[in-house]
Amino acid sequence: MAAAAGVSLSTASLAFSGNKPVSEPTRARVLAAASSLGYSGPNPLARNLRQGRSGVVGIAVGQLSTAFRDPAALPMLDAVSEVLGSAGMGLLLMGDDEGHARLPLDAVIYDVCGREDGWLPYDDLVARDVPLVVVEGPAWPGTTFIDVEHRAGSAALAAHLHDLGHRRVALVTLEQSHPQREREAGTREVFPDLHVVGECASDLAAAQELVSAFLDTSPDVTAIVCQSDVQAAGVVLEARRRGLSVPGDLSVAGFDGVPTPWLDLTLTTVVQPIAEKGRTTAHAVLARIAGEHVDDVVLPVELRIGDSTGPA
Amino acid sequence: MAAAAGVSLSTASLAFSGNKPVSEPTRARVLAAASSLGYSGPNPLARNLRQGRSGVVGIAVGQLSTAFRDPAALPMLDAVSEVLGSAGMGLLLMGDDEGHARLPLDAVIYDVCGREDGWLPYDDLVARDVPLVVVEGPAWPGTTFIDVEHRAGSAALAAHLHDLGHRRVALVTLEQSHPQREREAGTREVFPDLHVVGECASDLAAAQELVSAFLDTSPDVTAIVCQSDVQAAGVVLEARRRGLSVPGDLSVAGFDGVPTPWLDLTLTTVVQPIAEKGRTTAHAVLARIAGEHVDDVVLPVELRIGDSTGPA
DNA sequence: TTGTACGCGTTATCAT
DNA sequence: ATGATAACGCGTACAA
Repeated sequence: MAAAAGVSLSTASLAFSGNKPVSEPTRARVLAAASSLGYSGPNPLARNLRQGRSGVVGIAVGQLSTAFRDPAALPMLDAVSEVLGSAGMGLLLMGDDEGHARLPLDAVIYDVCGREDGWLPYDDLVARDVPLVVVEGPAWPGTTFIDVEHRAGSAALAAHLHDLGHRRVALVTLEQSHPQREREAGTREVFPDLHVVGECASDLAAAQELVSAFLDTSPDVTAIVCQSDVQAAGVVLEARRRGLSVPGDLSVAGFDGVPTPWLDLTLTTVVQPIAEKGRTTAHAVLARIAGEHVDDVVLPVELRIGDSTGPA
Repeated sequence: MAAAAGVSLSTASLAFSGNKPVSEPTRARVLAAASSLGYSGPNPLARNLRQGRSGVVGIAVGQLSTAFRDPAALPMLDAVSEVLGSAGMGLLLMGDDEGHARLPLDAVIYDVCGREDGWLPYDDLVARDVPLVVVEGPAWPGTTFIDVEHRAGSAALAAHLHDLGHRRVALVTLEQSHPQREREAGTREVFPDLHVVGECASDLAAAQELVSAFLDTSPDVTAIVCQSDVQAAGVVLEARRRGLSVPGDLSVAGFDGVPTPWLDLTLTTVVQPIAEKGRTTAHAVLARIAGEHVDDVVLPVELRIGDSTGPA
């Protein structure tokens, strides 16, 4: 290493890291020797071994292509990445395939966000004492939870519809998952005998297709609640395509509070603090890595009444 | 370590890795001792140092939120992730912030894909001899290139419009970048005095807004070429909103060949092999990590004539 | 087939 | 302010 070249040995370490004061002349000699020998700073691998940390945090998001298709997922990832990045940590994408068990991860974020449960190699991570932060996921012991008021938000939205006089209400659900179940439970607090249209991805075309079949057969509802804004946008478009006016003939509501550029109206929805969810998650990760205890968090939501719902 | 606990010492290493034959009884003892001591396999950090590899590949994509908003970016990421994942490597997201210089990356993918050039800490990576694979980027020495026939594809599309009789053609461009420049150059091969409408992101609303201002003032064109399908979709929607029929009054073309669920017509576009681009990139990365030489690649595109273009 | 010993390149501790 | 030394945990060449 550069030590032999310059003069001293582990003073070089200090010259680079700056953890202890080093006199200016020696520092200069070290850097000069380093560059002449083509040495580009401490080897990250060795540093990692020594410090017991890799500087990499995994984020499990299921199938990548579908996970990021949802506009609610991106700002979350963005916020996580920003906070982690400014702490010098990298973010590693974990698909639902394997092999990641052998990667040195300082922590793992398990972001279900509307996707299936249970595909994560949870036991491996626990065995290796990797801190686990679960976002909107099922309850596992030893992990930190970041959740959102899915149930209360959905209930508030349902109450709004009830206030408008709606009684025959249908629900378009997401795939089975923790947030899906919570949101449905919230809606059922107000409308116990809800008609469930069916389940589909948070995808415009999928929602249109699903609701199209529904409207063909039993249009006997005055409102359709969706578990995501993208689904709601699809429902609005499909309703209009059939000549139904929204909210005149049909009220439509969503969940998330993301932009819906396909619509010229403001969706009635439950706005969740997506960026804050990401920041909170990242800070929880950093705290867990630092060995601190972190309390679970439930983030508040806000009912936004737009133009897509009206009197029954 | 588990060695002391069981009976043997570093035979344990072989028991886990299986690089050399180990007798069944000893292997059993090793595994038993390991689990009773709560030992969960070799420490990835130590293994990495020993092997000189981290198993992590970085992918630089600029601002995360905007990078993945483009539907052409996801399948690429997906393919890269799949190939790398099945080789046991992880994919680390590199935003445009810093700090990643201290992470142990075995290689870096520089995926500009329609974004600004020049923000990558290129020198650092070269200094550390990190293999660099540049996708659709500017030419740097010592890196491997994966490119697409932007220019030829754009020229072919322009020729198609010319054949249809179009002479007054406008262009909606992406942000300054390598593919943007190449695509424009291809279009200009056929229409040297192209009217450039302006530059905008690959975003539905942005394209609508941009072209709306254009149609207000100078609707003296018979065709609008866009540098992405999403832009083209926005242009079609905006044209129709103004009562123009597509392709009756205005022909519109895109680039990419991605799904456009907002439209009920098939866009005339240049289809690029996105998934193959990802797989090719990943294989190039693996080869470079293995120390092999990798030739640059230019992937072919295909002109798809849809319903959005017609006679002038 | 199994055990021994060394080195990967750092950083932290301790002494100078 | 600087230098020596140990240890992080593994892989592997070599010896038994």
